[in-house]
Amino acid sequence: MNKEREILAAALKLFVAYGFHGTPTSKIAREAGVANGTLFHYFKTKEDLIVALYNHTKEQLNGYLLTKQDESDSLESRMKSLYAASLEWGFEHKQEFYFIQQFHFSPHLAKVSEEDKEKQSRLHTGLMKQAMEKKVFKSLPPSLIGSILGSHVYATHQYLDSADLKTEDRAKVIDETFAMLWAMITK
Amino acid sequence: MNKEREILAAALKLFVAYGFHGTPTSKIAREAGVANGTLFHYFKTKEDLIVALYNHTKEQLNGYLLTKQDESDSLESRMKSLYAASLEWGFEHKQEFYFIQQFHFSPHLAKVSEEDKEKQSRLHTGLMKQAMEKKVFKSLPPSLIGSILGSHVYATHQYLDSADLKTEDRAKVIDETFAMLWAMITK
DNA sequence: GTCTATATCTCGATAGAC
DNA sequence: GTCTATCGAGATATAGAC
Repeated sequence: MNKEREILAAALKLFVAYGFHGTPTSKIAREAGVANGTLFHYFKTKEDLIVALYNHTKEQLNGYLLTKQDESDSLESRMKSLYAASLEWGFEHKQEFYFIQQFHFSPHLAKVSEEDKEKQSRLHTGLMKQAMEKKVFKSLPPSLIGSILGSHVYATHQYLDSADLKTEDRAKVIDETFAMLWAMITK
Repeated sequence: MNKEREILAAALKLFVAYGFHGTPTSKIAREAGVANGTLFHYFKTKEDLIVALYNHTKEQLNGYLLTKQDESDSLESRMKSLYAASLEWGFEHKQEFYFIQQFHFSPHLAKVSEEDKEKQSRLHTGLMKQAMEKKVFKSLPPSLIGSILGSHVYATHQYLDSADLKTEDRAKVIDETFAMLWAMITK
């Protein structure tokens, strides 16, 4: 693995365990097996590293979600596969998923460029727009529906993370919670 | 007026704006109008201050929620008033509400004592237990239902925070989202 | 309890050899 | 690109007068 990747991987591990404040760049470098100066060769500042790790992680997640999308499916099917794939990815990448949330409730969020934000939400907003056009949702503000969708994913992830289920039971929980969610927000 | 309160208020403001990492104790002291040493008289370490601020904030929230509870109400009414009161408080105390979430996704959470955690969740767990006994919820794991309830509050708060509604429209959103939530989780 | 002054230390970041 | 060595800043925390 190249050094940049090693640094990102080490940063993820340590940020999740000790927080941004609790992880000095020196420890990240050591964990990554690189020299202190090397870290600053790849990332000009610590904040740059934090934001880059966020963008990198979101890219990984979105890449996975894209592979699970089938344009020929119905809107409901595509929404469900987005929901299910998010939870599967989150279950297989617990640290990454936790990090995204940690980052989201931090002032570093403001440092993500509009361009990156747009890239990261394109998939979701695209489906949302179609759903609004087809008027499948209850007449509520789109941003409220978006919020509810997103937090339902987090809630289910939180449960899946704490309960230690077999693969098939996990799939069942994902199915059921999506059905509940869908019934709640559609007409 | 008292210095301890001033320090907590200043810490809240700065933590929300700049994060734990981005706020030195020196700035907190200055913002509070007290000397640097005074801060360490009340809080042995910076971490102590962070945890104390969390416990203090949760106490404020729970105190408010308690005043809105009426033991003679039906279970659904009490759940609804808990839901509505949480959102009203969150709307009137945006920084405090944001801080609770920020803290929740930080390693400092581990430093909250079991005793304090129990105190802070007593009201919610009490209602949950009654609901389970009366079998009003769908047959799902209680921790999953609890997660969904909690995150629905955050989702709605997020929307109320971003949209700038009049008081009556806000109440309407709270009513509607609770009705949706209740329909989703009950039999 | 509150202040001033300061000790101690660690961190983020740089310089420069290879 | 990667390393070693190190600097300067600024952080937490303490000491001691009042």
